[in-house]
Amino acid sequence: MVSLKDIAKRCGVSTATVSKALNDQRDIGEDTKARIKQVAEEMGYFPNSAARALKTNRSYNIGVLFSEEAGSGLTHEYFSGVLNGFKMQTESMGYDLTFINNHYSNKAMSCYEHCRYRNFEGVGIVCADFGDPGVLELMNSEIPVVTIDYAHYNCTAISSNNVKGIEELVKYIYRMGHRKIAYIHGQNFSYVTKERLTSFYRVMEELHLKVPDEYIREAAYLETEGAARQTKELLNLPEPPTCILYPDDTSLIGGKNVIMELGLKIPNDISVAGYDGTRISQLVHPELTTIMQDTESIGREAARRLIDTIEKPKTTLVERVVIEGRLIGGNSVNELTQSIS
Amino acid sequence: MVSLKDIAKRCGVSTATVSKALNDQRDIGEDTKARIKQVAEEMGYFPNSAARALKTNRSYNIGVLFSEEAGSGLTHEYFSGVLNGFKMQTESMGYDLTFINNHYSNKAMSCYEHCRYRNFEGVGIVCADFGDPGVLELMNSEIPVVTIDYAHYNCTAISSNNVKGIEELVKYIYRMGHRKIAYIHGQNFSYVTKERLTSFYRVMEELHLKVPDEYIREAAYLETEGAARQTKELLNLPEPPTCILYPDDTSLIGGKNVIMELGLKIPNDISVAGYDGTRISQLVHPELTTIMQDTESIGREAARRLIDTIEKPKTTLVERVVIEGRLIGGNSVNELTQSIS
DNA sequence: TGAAATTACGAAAACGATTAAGCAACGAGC
DNA sequence: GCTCGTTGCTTAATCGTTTTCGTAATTTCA
Repeated sequence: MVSLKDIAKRCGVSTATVSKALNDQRDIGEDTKARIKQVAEEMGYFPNSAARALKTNRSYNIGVLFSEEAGSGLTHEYFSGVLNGFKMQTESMGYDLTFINNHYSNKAMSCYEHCRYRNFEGVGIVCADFGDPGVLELMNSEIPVVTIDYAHYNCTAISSNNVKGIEELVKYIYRMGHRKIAYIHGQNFSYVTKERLTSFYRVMEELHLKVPDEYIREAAYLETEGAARQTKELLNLPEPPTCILYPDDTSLIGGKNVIMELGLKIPNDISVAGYDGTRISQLVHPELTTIMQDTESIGREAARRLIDTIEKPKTTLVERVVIEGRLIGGNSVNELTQSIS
Repeated sequence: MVSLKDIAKRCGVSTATVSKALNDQRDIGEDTKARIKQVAEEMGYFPNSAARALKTNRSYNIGVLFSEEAGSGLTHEYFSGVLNGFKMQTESMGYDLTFINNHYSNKAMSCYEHCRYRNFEGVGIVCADFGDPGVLELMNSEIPVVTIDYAHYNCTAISSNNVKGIEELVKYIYRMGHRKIAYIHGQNFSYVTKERLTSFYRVMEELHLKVPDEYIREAAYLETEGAARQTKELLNLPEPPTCILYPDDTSLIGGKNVIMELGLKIPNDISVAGYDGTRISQLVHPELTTIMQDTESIGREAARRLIDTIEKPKTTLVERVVIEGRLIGGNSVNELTQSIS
């Protein structure tokens, strides 16, 4: 591979001069600089990131944590959308993206160790088990970290506006005439679930609507079984809801299947709403009423903040950043003419 | 950061000795080795990949090309599934995975230049525009490359068994009594399309079935518009097909919507079959008849072959590897009692 | 016992870049 | 003419490893 030395030899100067010329430093004559650049171009020179990182202590490499143990995240549109935004932004800002892993030849290594090993300048945690001590160690470390959908005192956190999302969704359903609204929420341990559920209770109170305990149920995100079971139970209640909110668009499918098996029609007999605004949610019939999460912006903003923290550590705050979602009306919530208040 | 030097000082030996001890070389006493390892552990030592890469010329880093220009691939289940398998395999074999990009600070750089810059030992091309000269340059280079769903003389190629997939699908549909089978295939420029279409013609011939030209149509992969339009035209033919094959599960949705708008029922009035076996395809009603592609295995096998090429270049062949898919019966193809042969 | 072989370590160079410090040449200012 | 400040370049050290070679100490063997 062509190195500074080769260019230096060809130009009859020292490697220092070549380095300065290519990095546009001022300590160099205009004509020499031009000549060196020309030769470097001709010889197809590109710097060696390892050598540069070693000397400058800057790798221009960012680690991204994407654990599959947390349920095959990469193949789920929400997470892959965030990753995509994250990737595009880091790349456009001159950084590369490497997956964090904990295999080191045949031994195991912690996430933190891996980050040190690879000299990551920062880390984005897109999809991980936040109960994992290794993840905690990473968040507590001196390495700049941004988290997605999780808040830790030491890290900038990006999430979509779950509070407003639920609020808009519920108010939309209310305007459509619904008063008996059930909510199948995601797993309780999740940060996101807590936000959404709290927002749900709050807006229901604001609307002076009752929330019977049996209307609030739990089912796993991105999975159909639980949603199906809970849907069945909801429909068998003495006073079933007229509309059901699901943890996300995918789990909604579980409920939809049950509803169809029972011979009921969406939205005529029962209304449903999802969350996420996945591609497929707008392709099925009826189109889902849902909150479109701006995954790309979430990823982009995470990257932007992370790189700010890396490049301007003194002036960058650790914050909670919220990205707005957008209500998609769809056709899965029926307009009730006679509203029972 | 704790370096070899620190350990050497603490142990009263030279850095050379420490290096040898930690790398389990034989040129070292058992007791010294043990002591050094112990101290290294205590001090939380981990090697610096940049220094090591610089010296050994081995980065244990693999580049993965995942262009978004090729239609937001990362968020599509097929590609993200492949990436996931690729990631898991490379990681378990002690390599890291970095996305290839062509931004270098403010300038542009080719894929190949980026690979040299980062010292990638090999490259997996998961999702790219193979017409791009930069991609071609990379495939023609001395860097080991595996391609997914594309064959180039210089690279090992992994793809799913499209020939057999189509064969199984068509024969299944035939056994269900269908004789008028239309095929909306993906874009013509694609390698995959060519394989599938050829296989389609071949198996139809084998079954002594006619393939009217108007039964063969083109629509984009992973997109609903084209499939919808073609479906409409197919259904308006004087002699419409009884079953339609789609490029993939997602584009099938486009067709499905048209079918429903026309008041037809799947599979009673018209049968449909997809390709891919996406998660959603098994969650919708009716469950789709499709070919489940083993994306994880495709990714894993690609990684395995790539690392073979890296570690044993002399004995590893450039080959075309084919991963078997699996027919999913589903319920979107109706059993015809009276078959019109 | 003495020579040869083996063992266990250290010294030093090297990978490819960056950068502080030094220095020669030159023009300006007095 | 002497000093001083610039300009433009070189020298050399350095980042954290690995690896070759040298060598002292110890063991083996005749």
